[in-house]
Amino acid sequence: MTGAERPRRRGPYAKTAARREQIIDEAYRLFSLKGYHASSLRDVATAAGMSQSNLQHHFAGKEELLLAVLARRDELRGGDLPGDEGASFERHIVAQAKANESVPGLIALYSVLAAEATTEGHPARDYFLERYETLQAEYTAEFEALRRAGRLRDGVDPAIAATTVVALWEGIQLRWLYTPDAIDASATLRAYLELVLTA
Amino acid sequence: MTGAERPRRRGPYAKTAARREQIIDEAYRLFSLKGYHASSLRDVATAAGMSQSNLQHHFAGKEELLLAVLARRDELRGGDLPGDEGASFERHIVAQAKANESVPGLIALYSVLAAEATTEGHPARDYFLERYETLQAEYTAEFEALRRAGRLRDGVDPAIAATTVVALWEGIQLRWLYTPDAIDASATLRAYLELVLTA
DNA sequence: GTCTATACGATGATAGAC
DNA sequence: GTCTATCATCGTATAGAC
Repeated sequence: MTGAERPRRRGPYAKTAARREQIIDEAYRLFSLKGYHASSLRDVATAAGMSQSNLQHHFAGKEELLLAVLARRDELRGGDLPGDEGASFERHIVAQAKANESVPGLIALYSVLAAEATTEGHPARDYFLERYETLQAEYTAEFEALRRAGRLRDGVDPAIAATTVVALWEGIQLRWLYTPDAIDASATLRAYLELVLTA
Repeated sequence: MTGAERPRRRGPYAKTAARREQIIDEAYRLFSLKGYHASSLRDVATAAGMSQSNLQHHFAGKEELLLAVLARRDELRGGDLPGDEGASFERHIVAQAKANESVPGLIALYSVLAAEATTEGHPARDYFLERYETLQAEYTAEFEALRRAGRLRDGVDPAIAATTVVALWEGIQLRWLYTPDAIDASATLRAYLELVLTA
């Protein structure tokens, strides 16, 4: 019970954390490549160089692994657009949509999960509920700021515009997954923003 | 080989057809309620009052059953809006979106499948590819007609408007599945149409 | 043609030894 | 922390009764 007997916190914990990161890396890669349902825990475990049971020692179930992958996705997404702090709202959105085209597997994963998770009791349901709430609040604030700047077209409701941008974005990405050559996601988003904003 | 020896076509075939309809009914109900992946063939078979093996005598695999359910969906959808032949394009879309709110399970099924089917080799992929192509052509033609009538706002591309309506529609339905009380799907669609159309 | 019974490989999950 | 062993359930396939 003395302090000397207590293991150093950076020891085993660091290894466990590293092991978790390693698993998430492989799960992220496989989920993005083949999809969530098509990837088995044994596949992920083998890719990470361990047994399936050992993987489940770090992640209680496939659901928990899925949530970890989604969290990883958000981290990576934040780094997609370095140095656009001063960029305008519409430029930010269009640029982000453009950047998404470089990770189709990730978009596919996100789209499928967003639809799957509508089911009551789905492990990722809370994730998407929170995400939509955050996006709705952020975008509504942006459109309200634009209205104060006199750049929002008369008669346009900021909240409805925010809902429209989010819904249109997800819908257009789905279309893009089917026919990437026939759909220009960022251009379609830009067209809506140009319709709703002035000068 | 004579005509007299040939069995009456309405006999066994009629029973088979009825059996198929019965299976589709239950599959439709379960898929809408719990989703495609979460519903097993054994569940569907039990609900239809038969063994799983017998179900597979009528439908070679789960994929074939899925396509039959999708076809059933289109039949039901056609009857959702009786007598709107003379309705305008925007009224038709808004009314259809409104009608969809009465069948949430159906919307959930459609949304999940639309995302799932982006995967290469998914049984429903061709269904959605065809559907999107048809909708894109129909809506583009509608917007072009509106432009000829002088009702399309200057600078709006009919094809992009068509893509936007389809994408926005699917995206807004997804949002509606999460928070039905917070999202007014038909009002959001109407807002876009009012933005892009005049008088 | 219609149906039941049975078995196969793969999956997500769990228990317990070391 | 890592493993082997085991389990119920999944989609699928086949054999055979009526």
